Amino acid sequence: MNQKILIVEDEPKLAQLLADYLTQSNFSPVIIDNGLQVTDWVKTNRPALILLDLMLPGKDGMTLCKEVRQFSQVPIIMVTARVEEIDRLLGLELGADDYICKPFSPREVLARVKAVLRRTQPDSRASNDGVVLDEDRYKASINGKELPLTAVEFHLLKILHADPGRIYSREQLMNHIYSDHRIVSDRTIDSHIKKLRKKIADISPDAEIIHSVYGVGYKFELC
Amino acid sequence: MNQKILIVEDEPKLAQLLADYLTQSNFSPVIIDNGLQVTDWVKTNRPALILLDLMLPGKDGMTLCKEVRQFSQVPIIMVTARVEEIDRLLGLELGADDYICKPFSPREVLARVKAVLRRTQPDSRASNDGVVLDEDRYKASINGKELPLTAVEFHLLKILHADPGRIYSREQLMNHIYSDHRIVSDRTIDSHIKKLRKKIADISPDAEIIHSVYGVGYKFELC
DNA sequence: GGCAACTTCCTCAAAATTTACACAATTGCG
DNA sequence: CGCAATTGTGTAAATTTTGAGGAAGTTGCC
Repeated sequence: MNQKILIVEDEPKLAQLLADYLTQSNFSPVIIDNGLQVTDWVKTNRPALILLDLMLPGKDGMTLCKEVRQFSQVPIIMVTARVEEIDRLLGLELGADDYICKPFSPREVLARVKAVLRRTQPDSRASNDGVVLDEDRYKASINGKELPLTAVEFHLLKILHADPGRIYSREQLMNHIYSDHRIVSDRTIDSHIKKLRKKIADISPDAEIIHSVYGVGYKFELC
Repeated sequence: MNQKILIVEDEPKLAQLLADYLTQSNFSPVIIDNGLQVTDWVKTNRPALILLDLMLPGKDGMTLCKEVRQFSQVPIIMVTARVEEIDRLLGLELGADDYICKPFSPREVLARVKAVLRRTQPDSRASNDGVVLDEDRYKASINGKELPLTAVEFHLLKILHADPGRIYSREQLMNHIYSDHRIVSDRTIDSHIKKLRKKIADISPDAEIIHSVYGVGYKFELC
């Protein structure tokens, strides 16, 4: 195993207890004790799961959950002090994957962590990147938010998204988009990429999904 | 009635029992016994409601629920064997409209299905778009007002209306209209669309029902 | 045959999108 | 750091696509 688990918890003893339990089960826990560093850390470190306390100094768990969901589908388990809280959270549709009430036994937490990972990992990245493309409707969405695209933009995103991480040269992209082997300038692709990025940024500012690779081309990738 | 209900359930006897009960109440149930085909099927067949088992081969119900919610608001009832509260909460959080615990009486299921449909249909425009097509008589109407159409126009409207939101290319429309693979100019389709729009505007000036999608084709959609 | 309704096509203008271009910003590398 | 290559961006031109008004061709019917 040895998957990274981020524990966001300001009570040091509790955090350490959780971390110890997770370590015993061959996870690699990391503790952050305030809300401010979370999103940045998640972006660079891509944990397999986040245990997120609701009450935090800096930024509260709800805000964080929403923020993280802007750019990532990483499983999140929310930790709350009171049972009543859960109903309220459910209503808000924050996108958390599970909820745990304090006081909890570390054993229980471990069970939940494993359950959530089991649930989310089998088919994770492939279709769980938050990007949905409906070819019949030419409708695209990111994390449920609608992304209005023109035909070329839709095709571009479709190609890149079909194989995340794979880098396509501008020429390859053009060949995929135009069945006739029309030749257009490389800047043209850049231009479409620009518009695509702009539209994505408009609805989901933190989702950096389309990356350029110097001297090679473009790729789709979370983070 | 005769609305399509999708049953996603891997236990054949149980699935058949549900299907029988639904049929008796004039629904049209369809059974899928594994998670992998679900999203595709839903996209093409647009059922009125989904009964979704939590435990499935292929993909589990929760993942499916999330996936379907990415592109559709179709009512979903989650069926679970585990009574524990947490599963219910999870199911609800994912955007399910109701949940049922096994073992259940088919009568109970039927009641839930009807209740959910009652709740969700008033504002589901699938059947509430005011468009009525009588194929036997080639008679069409919008909001009760008669719409006199020629054969080609009627076919066009029928195709587009059958799957609101889906975009059809001119070629697809031609192929649907002409069983012989006659080739007519793209402008021909435009011409029929123009006339269809005019006739619709004549009886219902505010109904912008047929939309063109630049570079792709035409679609039917309210608003 | 002649009429009326329908279908198909044509042309031109308007609308939307795509492409190009020039220049700015960034990156890789010594 | 500084240079060369590559990528990003604002803007405007070029192209493609669509809409509207017929005209011409078909079909069915009296």
